[in-house]
Amino acid sequence: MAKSRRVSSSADQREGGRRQVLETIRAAGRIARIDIAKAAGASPATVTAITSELIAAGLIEECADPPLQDAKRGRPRVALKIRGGAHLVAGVKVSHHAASVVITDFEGTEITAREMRLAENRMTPAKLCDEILRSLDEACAAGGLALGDLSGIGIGIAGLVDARRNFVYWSSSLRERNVDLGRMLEARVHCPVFLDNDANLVAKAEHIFGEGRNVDNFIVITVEHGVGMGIVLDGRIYRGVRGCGAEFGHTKVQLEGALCQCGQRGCLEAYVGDYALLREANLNSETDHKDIDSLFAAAGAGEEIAGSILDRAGRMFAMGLANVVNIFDPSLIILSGAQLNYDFLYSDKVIDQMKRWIVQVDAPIPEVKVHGWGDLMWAKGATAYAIEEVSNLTVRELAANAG
Amino acid sequence: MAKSRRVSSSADQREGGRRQVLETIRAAGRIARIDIAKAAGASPATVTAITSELIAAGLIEECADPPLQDAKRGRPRVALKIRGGAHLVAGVKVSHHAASVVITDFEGTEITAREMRLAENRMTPAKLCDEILRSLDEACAAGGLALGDLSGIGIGIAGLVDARRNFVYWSSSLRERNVDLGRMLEARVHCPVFLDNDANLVAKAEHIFGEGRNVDNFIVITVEHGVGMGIVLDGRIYRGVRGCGAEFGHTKVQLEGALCQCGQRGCLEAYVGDYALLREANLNSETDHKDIDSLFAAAGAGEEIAGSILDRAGRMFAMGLANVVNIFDPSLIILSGAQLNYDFLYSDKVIDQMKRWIVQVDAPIPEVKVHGWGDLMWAKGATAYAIEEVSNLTVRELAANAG
DNA sequence: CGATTTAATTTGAAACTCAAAAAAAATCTT
DNA sequence: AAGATTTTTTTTGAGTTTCAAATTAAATCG
Repeated sequence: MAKSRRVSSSADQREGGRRQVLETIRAAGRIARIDIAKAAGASPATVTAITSELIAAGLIEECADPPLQDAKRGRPRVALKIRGGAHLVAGVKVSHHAASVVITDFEGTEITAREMRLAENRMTPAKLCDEILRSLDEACAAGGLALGDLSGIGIGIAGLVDARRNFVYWSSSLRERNVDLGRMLEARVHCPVFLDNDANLVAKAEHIFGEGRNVDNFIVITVEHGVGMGIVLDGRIYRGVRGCGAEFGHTKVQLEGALCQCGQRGCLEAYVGDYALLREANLNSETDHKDIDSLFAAAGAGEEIAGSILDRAGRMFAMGLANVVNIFDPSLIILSGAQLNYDFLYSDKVIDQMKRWIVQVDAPIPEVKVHGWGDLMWAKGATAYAIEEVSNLTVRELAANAG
Repeated sequence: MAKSRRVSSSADQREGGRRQVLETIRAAGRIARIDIAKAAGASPATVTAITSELIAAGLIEECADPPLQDAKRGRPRVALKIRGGAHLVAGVKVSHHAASVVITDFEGTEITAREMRLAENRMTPAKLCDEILRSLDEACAAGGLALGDLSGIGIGIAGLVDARRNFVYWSSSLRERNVDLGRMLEARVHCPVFLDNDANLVAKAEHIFGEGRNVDNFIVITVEHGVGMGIVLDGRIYRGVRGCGAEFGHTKVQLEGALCQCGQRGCLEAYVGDYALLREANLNSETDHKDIDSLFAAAGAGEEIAGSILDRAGRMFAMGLANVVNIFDPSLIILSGAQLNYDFLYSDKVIDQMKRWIVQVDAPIPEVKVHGWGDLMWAKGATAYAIEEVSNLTVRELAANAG
């Protein structure tokens, strides 16, 4: 039988309303009650009731300070916003070389940030836990906080993650498969831990802080060492039934094509990821390229082999993008990640190819935005995830205690 | 600002509950009130209230006849089901050669079915309207009905359709682009018309009558003349923002590959659709294959060229399937369509290739089911769509009149 | 035939939402 | 500067809706 939401639950019929109001406020940043009512389609009376509850609970607050630019006359609107002090959360991004940590308040304002180099690329689960905790401790210390001050910790890790179970099927940072990393961490901290695939966290960050703010259907594509995708449908991250969907980097773009780090052939990542580009460049030219910078510069200087490699990467990427558009027909695609500091993946040529390869319809094609955030974006995404989940927990608690 | 659902609307706060109960009953076929309560997470009292409303409105009815196999003791459950007589709907599938019509009652029980050959493949919009109406008239006549007896008409057509607007961007059955076919038809009948891409309708049929019953996240892939996809997420068809997502057949599986009927190169369809297979076979062998039957037979007889063509089709299809799994991580994939009477698209070999090409995770891989329905399935899908939409309209009406 | 069991309905209370009225807080007008 | 006007927010009271608990209904068990 298909599982379905309750018509309403006994302890609370207002949980949905509370969540909706909170989400509206977060999306808007600062917003008056009357506008919440409009946005959420509720009556002003109901909004007054719900907001005064949320204020009493300390989740939101009035902020008169910069009065809402409204002019005209009548009673002025009073802006509401998330109360930053409501909770502190941490976001951690585990990458090959380092663990980045950001600690923010509940509004997403950064308190402190910290990057810690990792000794090894791949670790045992226990070692990775140690490293994560150490980086958290350091970040807290740097911000004059204790670990116990945190209300939630979001963690992003590359690989196959079932966020619903806080479970890692596989990660390039771990020596073992099938690690219950969430449980291991929660045993050692006193707040909930939220684990997810790193690309999903970027999508969350874009939705809450970035280009996807106020957009409810968009796709984020990240290009770094590997290629990832985050899918936002109806404002929520799409994860698939096993939690391992959105593996855009491992969709095949060539039958029996180039070898991927995953062991399979023809994955998009094997044509676009940085390791793949360097591998091919160093196989085919005398120059020894240490990094993408070098390869990109060579191509810019007219070196044929380098140019050809980046050109093919661009074409493969355009093909992958076109496939995403053909399947999802999103309103927006956000390209994100360090690789996107180089334009070979989003040059006009690539975008034109993409346009040529999508289904032709007399309606505007999806907007493509490039958002080349730095490394901390990933950790920021983890805080966004933590903020959202802690909000949900708090609202649910509020509901339970309301009776 | 992101649009969001109302907390509740003034005229009716029960619309959601009504719809949910109705959906639960339809999904179950026959179900007792107490089980509805469990499934929907509502109290028995609420279910009693809602069901008695629906019974009064004539949408559902008690059916004592085959008592629910329950045994034990206590007061026996009484089964509820959709009242077939509540409404009549028609479903039309427009294909290249023919228009198929099915008329069913509100339970989906077939009243009459009819297939009418079309004189031309591609028509002007006016001509297509004429043909659709003629086929509807004939089907009604065959069932002893009048067009006016219908409460809704679902229509499936190959091509790019925005179902939300009943609008056809492009269809291989139409000589013009951008046709407001829904409006044209509604001007000539006295009930609502619901237009959709044909693959979406197959998905709807699978969800309501077929293998997708009681599954809320699955993908349907249709292979016929072209290749289509229907995406069901959380029990609803996913359509994208412009209504032209899920164009699986036109995702690219080869850079600058085979020429597709859409004018682009490398589309999956250009390797798997029947026209593509025949085109290649007839270019490369002396035998003149008139249809897939002939090609399939030749391959079976060991003819090398035929075998090679089908083999490549199978590999390309496996790659496409693997990509779908990697992106959606669905619980179920249903392969549907006339092409699937031949096993070269779902032989063990193809499925094995697919398994090899999906991301490797220690969790069960999606189930793949083959459902080689006949031509009428498509029309049946159109009735399913009509039933669902008419249900929604009726529930909404009920809500409006309840005040 | 009463006891027991399970399903469905009724009842009464609590919660929720909303429209309308009232209050609050500003500007505009004279 | 006082009153009119405008707009936002809160309060009030009525109408729905949901649910737990009690009741009724309809079967089997012993």
